[in-house]
Amino acid sequence: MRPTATKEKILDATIALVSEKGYLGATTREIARRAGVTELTLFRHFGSKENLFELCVESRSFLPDLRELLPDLDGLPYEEALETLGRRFLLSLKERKQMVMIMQSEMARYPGKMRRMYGQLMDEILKTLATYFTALQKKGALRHFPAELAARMFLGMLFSYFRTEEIMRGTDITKGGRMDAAVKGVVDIFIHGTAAGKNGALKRRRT
Amino acid sequence: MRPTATKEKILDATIALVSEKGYLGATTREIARRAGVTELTLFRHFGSKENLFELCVESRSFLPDLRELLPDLDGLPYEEALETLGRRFLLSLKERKQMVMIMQSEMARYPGKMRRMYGQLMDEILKTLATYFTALQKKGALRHFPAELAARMFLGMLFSYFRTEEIMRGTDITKGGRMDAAVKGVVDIFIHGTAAGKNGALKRRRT
DNA sequence: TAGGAATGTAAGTGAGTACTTACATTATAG
DNA sequence: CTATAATGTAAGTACTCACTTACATTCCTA
Repeated sequence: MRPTATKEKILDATIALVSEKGYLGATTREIARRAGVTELTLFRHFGSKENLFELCVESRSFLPDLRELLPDLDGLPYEEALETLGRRFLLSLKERKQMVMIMQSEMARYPGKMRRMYGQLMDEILKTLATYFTALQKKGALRHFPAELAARMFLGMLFSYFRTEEIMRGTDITKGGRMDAAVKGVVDIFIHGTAAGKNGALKRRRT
Repeated sequence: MRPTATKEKILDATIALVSEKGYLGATTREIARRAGVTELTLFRHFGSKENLFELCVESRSFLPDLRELLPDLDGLPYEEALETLGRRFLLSLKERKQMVMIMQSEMARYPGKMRRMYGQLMDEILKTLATYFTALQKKGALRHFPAELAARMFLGMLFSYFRTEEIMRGTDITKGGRMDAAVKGVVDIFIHGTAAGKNGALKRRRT
């Protein structure tokens, strides 16, 4: 009977149902039912469906720990750093899968809110990653490429992989080593490219 | 007063409105109004909203010319082929922007239909691209990497770029040479990777 | 010019929605 | 033990939506 616990249950039910059926498809009746609560209780706590959704988006937004994805990467070798980052990024997306789905499906209806969420999700980590690239470029460890575009490519590939597998196909990427294999493959191509080395043979082989 | 013309107008209005407001948000009243037609006419032609949406999805699906994206690439050098393919892919996405948006936002509500569309959009071109990679690998022109994953990476990066720019940020990628620059950058990294060459300096520079 | 098909006007039906009101019940804190 | 805050039950309001019915109008064709 603690109000905060009740609110939490309602917010959980909201994010789940909206990600399944969209904002208009998720009725207050069913949200309340799934939260194990009366519809009236929902309105007593949040006043309106619109307000409930706003609070839901804000309380479940992406800020918290995404900016902590890049901290201890400086010590690692390049390839290992990218693999670690890639895995963390995918796991972070998976944890917020419902919000990612809401973001995609409600983009048309709430452009402002969703753009803000997208910014929180991607922009900061993007800039940090670009800075990381630039630093390595200055050391001569990396070629000269547009760092920001490369960061977008790297995260974009992983995001696209996540979308295809988790959202479109409904497979669990954490099972059966799928994710690790995908991350390794992505990082390998991202680092070494696809063209055969100029000096004759292949630069590298995989099993 | 030709029925086919009326149907077309209604289908156009449907795809536009649904991509703006989602399936539930697009009312038959407004669809009819935007088509310059009475609501009754809409129902006389399509019977139900659900049926209208189905026909809309089917008539506007992706099949037509996407499989013709890969035809004349065999003669071109690798880099040029990828750039051409990338540009065509982005332009094709842009032509079908409304359907892409519908596909994303109605994924939760119509998984079957949207998965089918997604398959039509991506799978075939994906496999063809993977085959292209495999052929070049056999010739020794490319390294040994998982061809299918690489194809997904390449298209995924471009798709992600499209999503960010056209859908999230609302910018027109065809203006100001944005698209060409992005494709060149993507292709460059995809081909050559980001690591500096083992033999000392950079393998390649850009202006 | 007559006839039939496509469309329009107007009014309405039934179901579902967000949200409300009035009152009863429970649980916890002082 | 009592007062208060949180929740429940039940009924209902005002609205919108997909969809229908009955009848009038327009336009192309034969």
